Amino acid sequence: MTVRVRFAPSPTGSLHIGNARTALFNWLFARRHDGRFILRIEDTDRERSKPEFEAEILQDLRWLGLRWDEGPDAGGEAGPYRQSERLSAYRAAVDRLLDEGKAYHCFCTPEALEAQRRELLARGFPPRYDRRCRALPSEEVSHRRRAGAAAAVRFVMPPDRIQVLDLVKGDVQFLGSDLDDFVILRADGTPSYNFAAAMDDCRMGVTLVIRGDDHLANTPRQMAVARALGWEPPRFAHVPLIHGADGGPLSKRHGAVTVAEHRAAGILPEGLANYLALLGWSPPPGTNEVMDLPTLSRHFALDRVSRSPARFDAERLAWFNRQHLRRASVERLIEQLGVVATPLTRRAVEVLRRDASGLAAIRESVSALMEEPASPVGGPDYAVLVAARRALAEEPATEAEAGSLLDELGRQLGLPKRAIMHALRGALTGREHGLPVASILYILGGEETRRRLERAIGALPAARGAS
RNA sequence: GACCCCGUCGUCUAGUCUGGCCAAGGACGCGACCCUUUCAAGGUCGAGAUCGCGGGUUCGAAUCCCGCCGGGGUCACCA
Repeated sequence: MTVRVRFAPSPTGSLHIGNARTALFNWLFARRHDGRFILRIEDTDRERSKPEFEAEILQDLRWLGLRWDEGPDAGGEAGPYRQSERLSAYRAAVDRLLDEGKAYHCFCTPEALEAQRRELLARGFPPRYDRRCRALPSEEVSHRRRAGAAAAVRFVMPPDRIQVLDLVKGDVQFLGSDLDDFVILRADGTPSYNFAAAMDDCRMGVTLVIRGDDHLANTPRQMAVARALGWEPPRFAHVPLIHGADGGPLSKRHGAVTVAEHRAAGILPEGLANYLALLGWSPPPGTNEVMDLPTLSRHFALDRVSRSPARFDAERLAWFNRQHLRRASVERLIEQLGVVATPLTRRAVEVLRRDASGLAAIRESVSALMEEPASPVGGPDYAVLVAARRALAEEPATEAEAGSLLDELGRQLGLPKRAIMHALRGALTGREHGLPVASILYILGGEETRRRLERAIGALPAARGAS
């Protein structure tokens, strides 16, 4: 049987880092087993679901490098892949359960339910639905329905033991009698999550559900629904959640929590993916931790997924990002940076990518290099600049060559290297710190270097009298 | 409150099933030194974990058993 896994986001916001990792694990698993990666949009919440969020999520997944084999835009045998387009199927299934006595209409109002819930909780009881509508005579039910009374449909939860053989958590047991008769079809005719997800996983032929830990307690409900419908539920693998630095659930106050924010902060997709993959999963012993997506998918296995939650560590992410920055080609970085490819920017990226902390830092340095220094900084030395203008007449083809030119200049002037470098950096970039001067010469090129030296010399107060 | 999950260096983790190879290994971060033309990067070395706590089993426990504590999740006509 071919492996079929799915990622099922609800379009109620942009792609969160935790969901991104869930998507990644699913994708890695699918690639590893030559299976299919399915994207399903869970948009049954009419209030909160927005098409623009769906578009955003799709874009973020693509940016991360995760492509799906079946999905709302890609099509596939098991479509449609948007739950809002599968409503008739859910209703038909609910009708079947109703006919078979495995579900019943509930006329309780949300307000009454809420009051009931609060009271039970206050008295220290589990807040479970008391099943009062289950006992309603069928004549009364049809009468009230004909009269147009709003009714949700509840699932008759069998009291039996339900065993989840989880690929990460192991054998987890639940008692149906601890669970209540949850709503499967809302009064507005839309299905609830536990019903729609359970049904779609079966109907779409999903063989394994890899998702966040927070769904473990929902699993017995979904398995019961699947079985009531006459299907064998898929297998499950619940991966632990990602927490913030303080150990609590990840939220906005922890900083960047969405994929879009990290992209904006200059994180490379392969850097994020690599870091996220290692949050909760550990590669086989002896494997280099720095890996691209194909390598990751070659090694990925659920038996090496951790059972405990992991804290998000921005420093570690930054390190992985740097590793990938060094490995990336100049072309790719130029593209990711969105800068114009000129000989100067290409040389700048080539040099900068070696030790920049991230794309944002590269972008900043590139634009700083491209801009003409307003005025020289750090006590420019007239003699040094004039000598430099002469000595640097040649076009350095490499950084090493630029270095030799500088050494030569140093010998001619008989000045300490430090002083020469400082003067040149100040004159050429208008800054006191930054790249090695040899690198600056290489990046700027002979012509631009001379131009800037001219300007610096011209701006020197001493220039008039001395020249 | 009920049910369920989790607990190894500051952080991510290996090791737990199949007790001894673990006086606990790797990575990030941190410290020192080296390199050096500034800031970094890089290299080398180093500090850092009584394996949540308490019992028990055993010649021997991070690993098995019991109890406790702490953190988290679910219990919505959200997903």
